[in-house]
Amino acid sequence: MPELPEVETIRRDLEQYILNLRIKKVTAISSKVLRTSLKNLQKKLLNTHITAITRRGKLLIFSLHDEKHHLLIHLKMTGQLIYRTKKFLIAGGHSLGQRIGGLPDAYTRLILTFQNGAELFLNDMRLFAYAHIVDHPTLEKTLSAFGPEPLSSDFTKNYLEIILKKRQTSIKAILLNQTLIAGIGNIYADEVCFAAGIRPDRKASTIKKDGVARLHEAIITILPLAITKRGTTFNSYVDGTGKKGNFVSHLQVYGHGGKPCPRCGTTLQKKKVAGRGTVICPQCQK
DNA sequence: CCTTGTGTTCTCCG
DNA sequence: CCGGAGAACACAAG
Repeated sequence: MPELPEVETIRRDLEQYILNLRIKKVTAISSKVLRTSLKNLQKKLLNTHITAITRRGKLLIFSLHDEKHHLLIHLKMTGQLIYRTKKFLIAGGHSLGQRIGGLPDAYTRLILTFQNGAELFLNDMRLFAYAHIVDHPTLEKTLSAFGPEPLSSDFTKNYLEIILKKRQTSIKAILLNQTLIAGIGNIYADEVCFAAGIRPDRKASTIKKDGVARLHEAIITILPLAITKRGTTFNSYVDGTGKKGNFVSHLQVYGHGGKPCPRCGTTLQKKKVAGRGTVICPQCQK
C-alpha cells in the first residue's frame, strides 16, 4: 500500500531520472488503468518531456513541457512505478536479449519509453491504479479535494484539533480521510495512533488537547522517518527503481496483531476500525 | 472469506 | 422531509 512516504520515495527517485527525457513510445498493455484514451495519452506524451514531478497525498503529478497538461498516476493498493535504464534492460545479453529484473512482467499495464532507451513501467496486480491526463482546471479541481499535506506548515496542531473536535467518527476514520489530511493510509494510521497512545477506534471528539498534540507530533515524526527509510514494503510496494523500502522493521503495530506490544508486552489486538484491519495495544492506547 | 484506496451509494439522525 | 455525516459497498486478484 503506497502511502505518503512510499509515494514520496518514488517521486524523489523518478525526479532524479526521468525529468527532461523525451518520451518516444507509450505502450498500454491493459487499457483498464487508463482514465483517458490511449490515443490521447500518446498525443499528449509523445515527443515531449516531463518538467516536474510533484505529489499531493498519494497522487503523483507529472507536469508536461507544454505547460498545459499533467500526467496523473495513482498507485492505489498494489501499483508500482519502476524506472529501468536501457543498460539494465538489456544487461547480461548472454540469454538472447532476455530482460533481467523481470520487466515487463505479467502485471505491467503501461510503459513509457524514453529517447535514451530507458523505460518507466506502471505495474499493478489488481488494476486499481490509474494514469490520467488532465489540464490545469481539472488538476486544480482534483487537488482542491485534498486536505492539507501533513508535512506542510498548513498542518498545524490547531487544525488537527478543529477537525477532531466536532466529529462523531473514530480517529482512525479521520486519519484515513484524504479530504481532511492527505496521504495517510492504513499502515501509518495505526502507527501514528500507537505512537500517540490513542486507540484508533476512539471517538475523535473525545480526544483532549494533550492527545491532539501527541497525534500531531506522531504524524510529523513518523512520516518523515518512513521517508528516510524509503517506505514500508509489506506486500507489493517498491521504490522508483524496483527496490524494497526499509521501514517495515520499524513498524510497531501494523502487521503485528497477536504479538506482544513492543512497549509493554501486552498482546496486540486486531479488530476492524473504519472498515480496515487495525492493530491496537489495549494497555498503551487509551 | 480476507486484504485495502478511493469513488459511489446507502442509511441514519437531527 | 432535507441535508449532511458516516457507514457500507464496489472494484480486483491472490
